[in-house]
Amino acid sequence: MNNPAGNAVMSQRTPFNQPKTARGEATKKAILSAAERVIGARGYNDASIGQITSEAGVAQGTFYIYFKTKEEVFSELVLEMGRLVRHTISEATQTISNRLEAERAGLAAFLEFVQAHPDLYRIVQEAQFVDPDAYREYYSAFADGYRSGLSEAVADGEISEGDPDTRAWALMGIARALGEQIVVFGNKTPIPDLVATAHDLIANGLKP
Amino acid sequence: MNNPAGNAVMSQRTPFNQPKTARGEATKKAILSAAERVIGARGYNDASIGQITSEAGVAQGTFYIYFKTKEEVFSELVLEMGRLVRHTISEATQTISNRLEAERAGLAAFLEFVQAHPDLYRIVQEAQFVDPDAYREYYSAFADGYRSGLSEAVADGEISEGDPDTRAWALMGIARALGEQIVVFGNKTPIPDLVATAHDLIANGLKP
DNA sequence: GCGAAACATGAATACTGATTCATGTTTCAT
DNA sequence: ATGAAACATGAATCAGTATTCATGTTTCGC
Repeated sequence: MNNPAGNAVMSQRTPFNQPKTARGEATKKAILSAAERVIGARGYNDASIGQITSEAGVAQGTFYIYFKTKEEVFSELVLEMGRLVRHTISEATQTISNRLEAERAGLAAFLEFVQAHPDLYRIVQEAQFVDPDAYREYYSAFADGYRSGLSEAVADGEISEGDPDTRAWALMGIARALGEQIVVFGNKTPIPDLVATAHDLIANGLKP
Repeated sequence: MNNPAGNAVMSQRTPFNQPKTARGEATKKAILSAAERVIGARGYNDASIGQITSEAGVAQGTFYIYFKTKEEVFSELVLEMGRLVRHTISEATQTISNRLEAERAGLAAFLEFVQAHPDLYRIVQEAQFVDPDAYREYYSAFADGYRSGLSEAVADGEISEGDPDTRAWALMGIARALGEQIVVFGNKTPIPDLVATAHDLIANGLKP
């Protein structure tokens, strides 16, 4: 009943070959990081294992010491993005008690994160097609947090009534669309401006 | 200086082999429709030409009479989706003068369309990775219409001030997120409920 | 410092699936 | 009615690339 590898027990997808030495650890990190860049730049299908390993500075066979398949490295990147984004947002949000202010801060933190990690952003979007389960997990974890926050805020009378699920999806949709502007369309509007306009819409709607 | 094939001159992507007989027309339609189903269901990469032609009831080689490459059929499907969606929304919106009401009607029409055409919806999303140019075109055409509508409404004092570009992206993000709930996550919330909640958020924001 | 486990190599394998092509069949303007 | 263009066929080609494997090299607990 123990847990030798020290993995999170909740994770279904246990990496099949955790490195056991410092060297292995470093190599796996190098491959993951190379995969992030190569897949982020060329997309999953056009990214080859050869490109990834060459970018990582290791031989092609080395890849399969750490990942069972090409899809597995992708899936790990999606998980990583999930962890990082949730951490970033909860960090940026923690000290703020006002819900609408927290909403604004979370949006700003999210957009800054995706601007700093465009490759990860693209990978999560592509997960929809490459690894739907990973995508669902990423998206659900996110939505759950959002929804419960909104529910509390409604209970506290901080915001108006409204189905928290639908609202959570809508707010995530706004964040995603603005992230796409930055990462995919190369939009240069400063993040604070995007946040200001979007947050005004979120807080007050379009009514004159 | 004439335009023999009668194509729209503005279209960059002229189909290289327009069918010239009724039979050809029917065959091309069959292949397009089969491609929509097969690619929509399995994704671009897992969909093979063989599956598409077999679903269409024609031989494999026939595919290449009408499409130069696998990517070309995909690209045509994205264009088709763009035409259909814009038509559907403008149809649903035309008679409504009140901007916020038009917004609601457009959202409802969009969601009903994607519910009726889940394969096309998925294909447009995947275009982001398979054919970025087609995706950009789809998205831009959409955003342009949105933006100019919002600008007018601001000028008429129908809605509050706010950057029309950012607002257009945000509103499109909401629509996309709700469409994803329906098509990708199989969410059963009735469309009118989704529309009601989302439209209330759009019109009034979250403020209590 | 030893040796077993871990790690690394890169050439060989194995397979998939897009595209081509040589050969028929059908359509339709004349 | 006819023949040239259009359409259809499906087996063969051909390239790319994920994965395996037999063979070294390095690490690290003892």
